[in-house]
Amino acid sequence: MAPSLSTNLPPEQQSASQADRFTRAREVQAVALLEDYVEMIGDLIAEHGEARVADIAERMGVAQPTATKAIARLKREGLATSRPYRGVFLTDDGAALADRVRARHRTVVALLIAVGVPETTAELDAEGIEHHVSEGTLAAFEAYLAQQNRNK
Amino acid sequence: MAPSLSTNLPPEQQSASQADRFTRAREVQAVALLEDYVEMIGDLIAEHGEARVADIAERMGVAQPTATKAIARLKREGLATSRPYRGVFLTDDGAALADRVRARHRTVVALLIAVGVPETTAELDAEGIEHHVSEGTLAAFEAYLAQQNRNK
DNA sequence: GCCGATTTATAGCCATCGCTATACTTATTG
DNA sequence: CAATAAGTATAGCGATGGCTATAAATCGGC
Repeated sequence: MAPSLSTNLPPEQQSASQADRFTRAREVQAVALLEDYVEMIGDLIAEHGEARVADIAERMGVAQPTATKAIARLKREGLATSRPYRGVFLTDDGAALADRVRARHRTVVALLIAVGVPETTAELDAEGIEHHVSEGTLAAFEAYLAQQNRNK
Repeated sequence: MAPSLSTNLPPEQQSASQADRFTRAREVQAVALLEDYVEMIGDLIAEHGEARVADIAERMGVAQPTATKAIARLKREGLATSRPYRGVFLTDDGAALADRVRARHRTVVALLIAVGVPETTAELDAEGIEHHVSEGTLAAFEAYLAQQNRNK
């Protein structure tokens, strides 16, 4: 079913809801970066006991000042703390977000694999997809995976 | 499997591939907007015989100058043509891209529904997800859907 | 054919997210 | 306990993608 060619809604209403979808996708994008950084900082702390700016930058594939700027934003949003020339740490909110993001990432990868996507591709695509997976879709994914586990 | 806690690769290589995933997600994001505009312009032309800036802006949920700026970028990229105060049209490249994007969108929505996502949610989430679905994942989705059709 | 309404373009602003270059701390080592 | 190395912060730039306000062009009705 094509998005806007085959409904019987009045045009204004069609457009409004389509615009809403784009608006939501834009909003999602704005938090995606925060989610990625928070998850990665959580990973680094779990692995090394601390998260250094240089490590964060390397893993994110950005230059170091770009990471520094992102960390400033995390601090502004109350997700992380840091003192100059010291490591970065997560607040309770940040750690909780990291956990949610990590779990969602795993679920998305598992679902992609479950429907036949090769593992490498699944990992690659999941990085972008996960941020757009709403609560409802995530719940459906989990239900699907649980069902499939039962059947095998 | 957590992304960076449970492999036996040397750390540098782990980081490199994780960085690559983020880099790719960033690149995808850069073309996502173009894809959305091109698909929408295609829809409008199919419906009304032409795509007006005002209609494009309304459907994208942005102000009219924002749409004008995006159209300028489409023209720069060789995807669309327009003359001042006239409608917007797609080049052959633009039309081909619109077709691919539309088909991918349908497939993503269908797959989400097939794994149990409610239709409304599927439409909403697909708008963001679709751009991150690679050729390989798309092929897997199509195979899965074909398989499921056979079994019912 | 002109005049008001509609549509489109332009100007100029803001925030975000990249980057390089450089300054400043901290750590290390002779 | 310097001097150098390494790590982090700051400054400043460019592109992108939003916005509002305003100018310019086109369209419709009289």
